[in-house]
Amino acid sequence: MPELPEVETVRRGLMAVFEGATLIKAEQNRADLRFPFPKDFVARLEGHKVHSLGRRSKYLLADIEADKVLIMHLGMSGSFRIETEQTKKMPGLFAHTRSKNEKHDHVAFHLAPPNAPNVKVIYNDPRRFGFMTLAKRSTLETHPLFEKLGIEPLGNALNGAFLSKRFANKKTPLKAALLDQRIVAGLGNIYVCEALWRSGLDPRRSANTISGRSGNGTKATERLAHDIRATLHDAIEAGGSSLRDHVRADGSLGYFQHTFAAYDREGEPCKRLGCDGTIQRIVQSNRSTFYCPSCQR
DNA sequence: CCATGACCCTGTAAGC
DNA sequence: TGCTTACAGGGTCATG
Repeated sequence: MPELPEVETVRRGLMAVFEGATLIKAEQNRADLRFPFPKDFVARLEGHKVHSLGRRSKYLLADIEADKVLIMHLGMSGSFRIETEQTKKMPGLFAHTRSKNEKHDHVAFHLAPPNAPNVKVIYNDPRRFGFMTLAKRSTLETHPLFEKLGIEPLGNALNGAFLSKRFANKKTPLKAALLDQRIVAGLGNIYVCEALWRSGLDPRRSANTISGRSGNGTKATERLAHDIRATLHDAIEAGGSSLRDHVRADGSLGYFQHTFAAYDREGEPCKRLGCDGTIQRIVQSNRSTFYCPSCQR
């Protein structure tokens, strides 16, 4: 589930408890998630201070003293929740959900923030497509996970010229090209659908065909670059506001409600002003694509 | 290089 | 109320 906006929302929610805190204890409840945990995972974390909590694409990166970085990926179903004395004692509104899910609590970090009571941060992941590992901070860019990763979609590197260049000669459909993490890193199935809808582009169209002008006269790649950024920004804002300080009443962090224009709206009317089309669902690269055949061309 | 499908794993919703 | 099937927002790998 979590794409870049969700991961960014989780990062903001965890920042306050991670940054400057000492990792006094870590618990690891199984040997592996998607991948095995590194050797001595817990021991290599305990007793160390966390400098900062960052993000690259859909990866959360905790900078830890002594040139270490804790890499965390949420996969499809990963989420965090924060337990304090308060949330622990909170009566049963979420008790049912919680007990049901507790068997998927795989990791817990006990953190001592500089000027606040200790907290416990719990990682829960039913499908276990997420993972955690440790790396050297100073050589992170050459780490196998990051070596081939494309640009951040929220930075200045994403613009029309970049897309024009990377999409030239690409006959692959726009949908697949935008899902390719080696070009732009952090987009997933939902936000690719949403960005293409905003730009009025048909997801089936070959990537190399959008170097021309779009309807309003701007270059189509420029419009797409702009719409990708706008889509992500809006989703991050929605995440922030819907979580109230990014933490729900029960301490959970992860998914948030968001209204989509195309994604998961098969058979429903297109939301574009003046368009009377109906959202269709097709399958591309073995995944659902939602789009409006009448205004996405 | 590209496209496709299988796979990793569990939970949920829909259909019978 | 089962039971079965399809599908889910992540990514990787083998194959044609």
